[in-house]
Amino acid sequence: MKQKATMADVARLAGVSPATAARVIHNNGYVSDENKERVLAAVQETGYRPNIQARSLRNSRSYTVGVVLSSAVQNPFFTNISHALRIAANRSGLSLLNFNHNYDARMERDGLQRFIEHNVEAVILCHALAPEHLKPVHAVGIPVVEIERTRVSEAARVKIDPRPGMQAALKDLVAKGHRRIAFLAGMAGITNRPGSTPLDSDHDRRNAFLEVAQACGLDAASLIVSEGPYDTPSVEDPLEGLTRGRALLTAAERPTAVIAGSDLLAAGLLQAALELGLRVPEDLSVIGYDDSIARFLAPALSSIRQPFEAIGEAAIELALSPITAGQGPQSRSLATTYVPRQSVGPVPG
Amino acid sequence: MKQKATMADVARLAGVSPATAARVIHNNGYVSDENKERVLAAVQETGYRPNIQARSLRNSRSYTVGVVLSSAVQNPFFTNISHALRIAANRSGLSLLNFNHNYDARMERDGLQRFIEHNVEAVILCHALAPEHLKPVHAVGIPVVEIERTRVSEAARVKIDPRPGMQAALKDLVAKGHRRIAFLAGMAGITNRPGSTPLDSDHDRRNAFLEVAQACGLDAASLIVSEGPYDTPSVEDPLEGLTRGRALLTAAERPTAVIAGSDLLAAGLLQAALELGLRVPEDLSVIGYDDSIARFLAPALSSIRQPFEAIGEAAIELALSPITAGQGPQSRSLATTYVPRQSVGPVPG
DNA sequence: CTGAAAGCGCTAACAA
DNA sequence: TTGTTAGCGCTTTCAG
Repeated sequence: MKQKATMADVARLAGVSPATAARVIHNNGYVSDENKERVLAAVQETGYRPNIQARSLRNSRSYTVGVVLSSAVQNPFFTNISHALRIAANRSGLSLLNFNHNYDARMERDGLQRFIEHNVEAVILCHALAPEHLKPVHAVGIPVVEIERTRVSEAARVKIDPRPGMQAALKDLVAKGHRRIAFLAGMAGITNRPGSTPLDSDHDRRNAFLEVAQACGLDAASLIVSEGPYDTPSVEDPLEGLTRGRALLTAAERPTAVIAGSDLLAAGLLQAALELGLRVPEDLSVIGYDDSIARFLAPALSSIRQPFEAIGEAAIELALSPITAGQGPQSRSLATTYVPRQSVGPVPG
Repeated sequence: MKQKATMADVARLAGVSPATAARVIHNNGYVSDENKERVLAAVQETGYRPNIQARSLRNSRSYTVGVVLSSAVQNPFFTNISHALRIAANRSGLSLLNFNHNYDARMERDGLQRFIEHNVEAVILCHALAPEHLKPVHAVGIPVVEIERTRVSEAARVKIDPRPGMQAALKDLVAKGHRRIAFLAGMAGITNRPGSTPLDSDHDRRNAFLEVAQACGLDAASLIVSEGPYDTPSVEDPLEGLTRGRALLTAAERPTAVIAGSDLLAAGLLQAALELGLRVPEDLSVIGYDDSIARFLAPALSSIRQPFEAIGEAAIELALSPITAGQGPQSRSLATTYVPRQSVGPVPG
């Protein structure tokens, strides 16, 4: 168990003062070429790595951002968000601290406390369970970035516009002759738990569907909307999309195409279709939303894609951009796209 | 933007010395009831939260563990691992720093460097790309825990025994009359990149299949093994399970049941079956491995389940258990189980 | 029971 | 161009 070399070790070995070593290491200030050499050599020899804690303490920066998601196990969408954030953070030399509240208020509160203790430079979240939990975060001046949802008042926002993707998706369906189209809407949170009111973003998706559909010349009467949560309270439960899919597909006026509010809902819908002997896309066309597990499903699912990479970059950028006084929090808006795969076909019959 | 209160602030407000405040906050040492009250009140009033950086610097502990995975976007298995680790870590008051190397050697090297800088108390990893990248980690005495794979020599291990789950799965198939059974083996890494040699754990799964099958009285000649990677170099590529599934299912002697080396491979196989007009489970029985996305597929996939919760707990426990001198690294072994769902049926015909 | 003081490793202002 | 020094916030002897 060798000890980690400190800057003092490096300085000693190079026969210079710690200050000079620091200057070389940060490559600022004047240092003679000779000393520079010696310090660099000493760094090599000792395998010196800076101690971030010490640096943080001194600079009051932690080089760390906290990320709050609900649960990627319940909804694969969060896997993609998490991945995108990580890549963007890395690029800015930041490390990410994560936790999942998994719809448990205590988890959220405690996790945020932990973030404060770690002096994260910002908190990024996707779906604040209880916005009041962010009060201590605000109190110590940590900026908050909210992705997609709008629950926390004092937060920079990464907004996602469902319309471009929705438009392309509906255009595809209409071109293939579909007229009776359903939207399997989701809402964040779980019905029997707190925090399950439909959020702006969920309404947004639904409204986007209705508005774009009408703009495409579809009759409002031929549009069907099913509402409910995205995921289930327990991993033991049948998928929400299966339960609601059964209802949707056995109704008197069965839609010929369904757009789901998430790939997860679409996955359940595919199960319902299979159970009912409906072939996709021959008997029923299905389009997902998010483009998370779309490519893993059978058939590979056409989906309205979230711009994950751009979301990650925007979130990190907002996290680091100082709150310009009086300016109020910033906001970025990003567009969805449509990724056609194998789950959309011509209208049957 | 209020500033975070420090312990000195608390002490001043309570009219005591920082040392006394510390004693109250850590609830150790003798403090008069009166002073205790006053300090506690001051903590409340200021909303004091300890500064972990400062504490770390002083205690040389970081309360942080680093986790290296490949990519949960490519393989959903890692989502479950990541989730389990997070829960276990939380319980021990640890925070997790994550990164995904995504089969990029530079990412792995740089990420581990970052972990060293953060003074993580341990590094947990699932699939070391280049074991030599861990040398600096060893050099500074950070313990390493390896989950499932065995690539790093000096590491504590969480081993997973595929046999119990495999046994139950094969028993189910045999009871339903299956005799010609294939195993769609995976190997970590990607064929056209470094680090793609089949690993012990992958061999382990395949060998478990062969051994258990023969113990079940199956004729070796009726067993088929297909080998290849788990995932594809790019998210654009068709799933590996689809490509290999096509070959497997169009061969002269088509198996009546397939066990896949991962749910991801099984997902591709379901796509192949659909494409070829084979119904699951009527024409073909399919069993996955991991139990990651199994419940999202259509039909819901029977799967050999990894004991995720136990893996998370064991990994964190090993991460924190000091390396008993001379003892060599510890190891824990955990058993898989079998989760039957809807993708297994009686042998056709 | 309480306080003073040193120091973890690093940085930046200031002096030389 | 280089070194000295003080101090970030916390903990922990050691005196009192």
